[in-house]
Amino acid sequence: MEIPKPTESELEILQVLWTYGPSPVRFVCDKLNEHREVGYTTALKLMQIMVDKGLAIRNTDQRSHIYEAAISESETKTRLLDQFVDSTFKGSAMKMVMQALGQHQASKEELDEIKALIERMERESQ
Amino acid sequence: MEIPKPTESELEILQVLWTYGPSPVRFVCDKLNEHREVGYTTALKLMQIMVDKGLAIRNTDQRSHIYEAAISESETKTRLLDQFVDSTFKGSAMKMVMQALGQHQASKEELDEIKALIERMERESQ
DNA sequence: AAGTATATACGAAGACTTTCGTAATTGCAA
DNA sequence: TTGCAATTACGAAAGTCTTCGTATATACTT
Repeated sequence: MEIPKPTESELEILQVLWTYGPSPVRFVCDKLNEHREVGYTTALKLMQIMVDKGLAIRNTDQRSHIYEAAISESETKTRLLDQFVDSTFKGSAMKMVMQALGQHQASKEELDEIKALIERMERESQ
Repeated sequence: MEIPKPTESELEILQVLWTYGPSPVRFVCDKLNEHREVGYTTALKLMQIMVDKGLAIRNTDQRSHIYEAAISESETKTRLLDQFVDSTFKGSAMKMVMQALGQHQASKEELDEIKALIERMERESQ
């Protein structure tokens, strides 16, 4: 069986693991609680399920088990982005980019960065 | 929250209603079946639930009820995009744009369009 | 009028997600 | 050692989403 798409809660946990590296439940739970209230056993259960699903791996050498993301950040975000573009923008990533650019504030630096990327793409497509 | 976020199935139905306008269940069901198998009563039930949730409205004058999207396409996509950016890219729309540009093929026309949009934004931000 | 096709109404099953209570286990400290 | 704090294990409840079977109602056809 393939590794399933992470749920909303699982994605929150993955973000913590991606950002801070392998961590015990207590740490992840504390990080989650910076944004919303999550009980300790709730976080524990979610992380145990993530191991079952293949979304995380854990080291049980210590009493406090250490959990680590089992799927890569960039590949996962690529996949989620693909699915989101398919379902919401009927597969047109450019339509989505246009909408994102239109509705979000961007700094001059960011805009320059995107322009540079576009120009690089144009050169490569020749 | 007033009107809830549409589910995956509900979004599929909304796409049909946005594209083709007010439609009976039979028509929507046929459109869904161009992409995946969906039973008639399944589509019916989903659309009835959408009316309950305020995602759609229906006209019951005729025997075949006519369903219509109750939420606007652009506002809904804006909202879904916001939530997706928050959950997957921690609120950085620009990071997502960069990733989308990097991973998807774009035609020269599309890239030009995006460049024009960026230049317009740069002018406006001065 | 009778029978057939099509539509709606409704309930419930099954899968999935999230949450939490409780028991069992382990480490530490008085 | 005894008791307390922290951890894991586990089951189950509650909510949601999707699917479908069946009953009922309505129109059409012959």
